[in-house]
Amino acid sequence: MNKKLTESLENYLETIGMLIRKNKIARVKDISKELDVKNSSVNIALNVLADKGLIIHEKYGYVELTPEGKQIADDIQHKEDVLVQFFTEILDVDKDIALKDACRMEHTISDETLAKLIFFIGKIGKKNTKKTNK
Amino acid sequence: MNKKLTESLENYLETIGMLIRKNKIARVKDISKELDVKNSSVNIALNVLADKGLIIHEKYGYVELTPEGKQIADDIQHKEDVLVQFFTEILDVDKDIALKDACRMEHTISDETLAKLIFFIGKIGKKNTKKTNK
DNA sequence: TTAAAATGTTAGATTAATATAACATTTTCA
DNA sequence: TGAAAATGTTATATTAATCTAACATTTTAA
Repeated sequence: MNKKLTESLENYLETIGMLIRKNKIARVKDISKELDVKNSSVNIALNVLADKGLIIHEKYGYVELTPEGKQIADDIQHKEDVLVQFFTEILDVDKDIALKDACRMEHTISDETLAKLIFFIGKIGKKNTKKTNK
Repeated sequence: MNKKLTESLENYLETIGMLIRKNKIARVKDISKELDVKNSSVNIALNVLADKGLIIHEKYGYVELTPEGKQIADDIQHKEDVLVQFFTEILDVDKDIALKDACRMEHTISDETLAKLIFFIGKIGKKNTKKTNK
């Protein structure tokens, strides 16, 4: 159905994916802790995501990703990873600042720019490893 | 007073700055056209910006930037310019996509990362001009 | 095994950003 | 110069994202 997600909903999906990867399960409490919002806010977001067919959430149960939801979560996580790598390894930005920036920019970078950035990291990366910087 | 602006308010400020640079004046109509919103939305935003002391707007008159407002507008414009330059000159992203991406990311990139990016462009830029690519 | 603690849900309020529609002012030009 | 067009403003509504507070369910442990 409706494809375009808000930044907030993308963050919920990404967080659910991360929690499942880390803990095998995702609970409302874990999500609210991770995103620093209240359980009630999480519930509302989960209802929207469930309506869109991106998660499955039975009352008082764990939260699961549908295949489509997992696809989106993985996609956003990938963008974040690429951005963090660029910021830390190539620009030499501090890890925590890099992560903070990436967590916001991951929602706005286009697929085209991401692809070019990945290509660029590949090119530059080789040079850097040769130099054995550090 | 209150310093942190929303992305929307930053866009209004930046647009006002751009219009003044281009046309000497900024009118409600120009702002709404540029941002693709209605005049009524612009008016509401202008009231908020005026409350924060970032613009001056007399009824039915032109919109002006206070020194503080101009400072912020210039700062955001600078971030956009740096991002566009990086995307187009170094990543080789199409101009219109670069601009679209930069217009969103300019609100989230930190000062630290921006500084490192500017430094990196300076380093890389020299190499690229030597190579006379194209 | 049940009472307390932890967790989850729902109802109602708030804030920000937008829109439409009605109305006000200013500008243009016949 | 005054009527029409353009532009600006205000009132009211909607949507998204959050909150607090009250209530419901599940889990834990004495």
